[in-house]
Amino acid sequence: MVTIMNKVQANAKPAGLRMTRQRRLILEELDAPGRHPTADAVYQQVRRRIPNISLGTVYRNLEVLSQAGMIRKLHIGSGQKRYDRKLHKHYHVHCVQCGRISDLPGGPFGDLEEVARGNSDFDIIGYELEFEGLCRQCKDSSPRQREPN
Amino acid sequence: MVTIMNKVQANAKPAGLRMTRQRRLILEELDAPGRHPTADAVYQQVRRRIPNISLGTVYRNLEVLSQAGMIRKLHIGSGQKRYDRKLHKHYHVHCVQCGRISDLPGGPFGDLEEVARGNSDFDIIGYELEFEGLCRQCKDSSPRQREPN
DNA sequence: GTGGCTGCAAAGAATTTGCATGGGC
DNA sequence: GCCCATGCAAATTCTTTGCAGCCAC
Repeated sequence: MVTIMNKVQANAKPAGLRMTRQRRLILEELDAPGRHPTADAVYQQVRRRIPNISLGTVYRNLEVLSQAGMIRKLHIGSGQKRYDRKLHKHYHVHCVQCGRISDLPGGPFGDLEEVARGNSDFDIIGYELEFEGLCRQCKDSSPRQREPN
Repeated sequence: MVTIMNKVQANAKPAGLRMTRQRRLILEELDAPGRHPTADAVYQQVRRRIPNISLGTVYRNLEVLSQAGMIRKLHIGSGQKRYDRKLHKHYHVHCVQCGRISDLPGGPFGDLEEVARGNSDFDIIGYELEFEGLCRQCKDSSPRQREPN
């Protein structure tokens, strides 16, 4: 496993990362706004362009890119991990019924990290904030099909 | 004396749950403040008192109790799920180095849910807020061993 | 008594890893 | 050419589930 130190220091310049075709397409897949695909969803998509890409490669890249600070790994809900492009601060709403995940615009919450710093002796690096609830479709009527992405 | 256990049993009955020895000990395990054990950690502990309890039982109970709203299932960091007793609002700090999880006192953040309601058409039920950082030991010196609990 | 619970074991889902080969820089 | 990255497949890790007997209520 890559160490955390890498994650901490490597923020902007991905040192020593090669831009392979696989890696580029994986990144492209995460560029579409509002998407928070699972590793398998990324795999299925990229496979349409590189039919013999392996799931292991996808996992390895998602990990490496996440360590390099280029993407973010999300731990939302009980299922698989999800990934999104780390562009600007925003948070997520998660429908507990259908699993859909939506973005909420960047926080009107003041600086959460600052407050956390004042309350612990941890070196605060960041945070994950996820709301849970029912999306419009699920609360209005019959539950929607589970949304894979 | 009036123990937490009494409250536990009182709470369990309305939910239509039977208070088995296994379930009681699992709940006791989560009563210790500041703990956020994984399913396996709970299993290891309870096993000292019920040597032949099965891991499946632990998982089933954690799920049932979580559904009943008596405990909370956490999705922190990359590893296993963790569980804590749902007593009052508080947040967690997660050391990305050693994995330790600490509580932060209840929020000085205002009503996060209210703000989220104003920003989406979801029915907001709740939220999970976790900070990430380095704990004192990890930032001061050599990384600590990964903390299983 | 009965329906929920349990232990056991096997299955399942998600993710990681070893190894030989391939390709970016 | 060096060495990171890949494909493939097996291995791990974590969690769920089927089933027959058991026990709380």
